[in-house]
Amino acid sequence: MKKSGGNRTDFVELPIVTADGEFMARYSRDGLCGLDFPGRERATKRRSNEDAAPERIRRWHAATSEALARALAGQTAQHLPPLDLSGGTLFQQRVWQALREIRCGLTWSYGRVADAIGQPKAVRAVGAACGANPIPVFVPCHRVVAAGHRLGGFSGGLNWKRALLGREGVELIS
DNA sequence: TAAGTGCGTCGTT
DNA sequence: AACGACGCACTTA
Repeated sequence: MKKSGGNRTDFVELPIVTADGEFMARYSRDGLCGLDFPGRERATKRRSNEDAAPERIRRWHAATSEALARALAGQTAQHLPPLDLSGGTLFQQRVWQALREIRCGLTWSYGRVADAIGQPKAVRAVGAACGANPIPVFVPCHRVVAAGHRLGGFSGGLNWKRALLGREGVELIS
């Protein structure tokens, strides 16, 4: 069996039950590397038993579960596990890092994110990078809206974007 | 105001 | 070479 490093096949999936349904958290060797909304689990599942998971991952998962509960209540998530965003391209990682600067209750436009990473013309590419965000909610791509405070898109479904922003107290344009 | 068209722009596939 | 979770200018109704 091949065990060479580098490829991304070494991870564990653990569910998180919330009032909004069952999320799926994915952990690599380095931390939380993915989060799926309820009913949007990946095709290739590697769902695991939490009891069988390594101690370190159980600790991370406890932190993730707690943080998710807070985030879904519209509060700032604290004590996050390490986030493993190494699966993205350099550009995507720059975008995702910028998203983490957006405070709860605020929104940035795609254009502002483009400015933040020093590529003001790459607005549309920023949108694509947001859509590729593997850890929604914690990497708050839902706080990125279109110009003029219009909603924009959301890969997890616009209902989720509306709900998350609403719980954070953001006024939405009808 | 609201809705539709066209084009610039750029990372990703 | 084609496609977008965009932005902006501009045209219609």
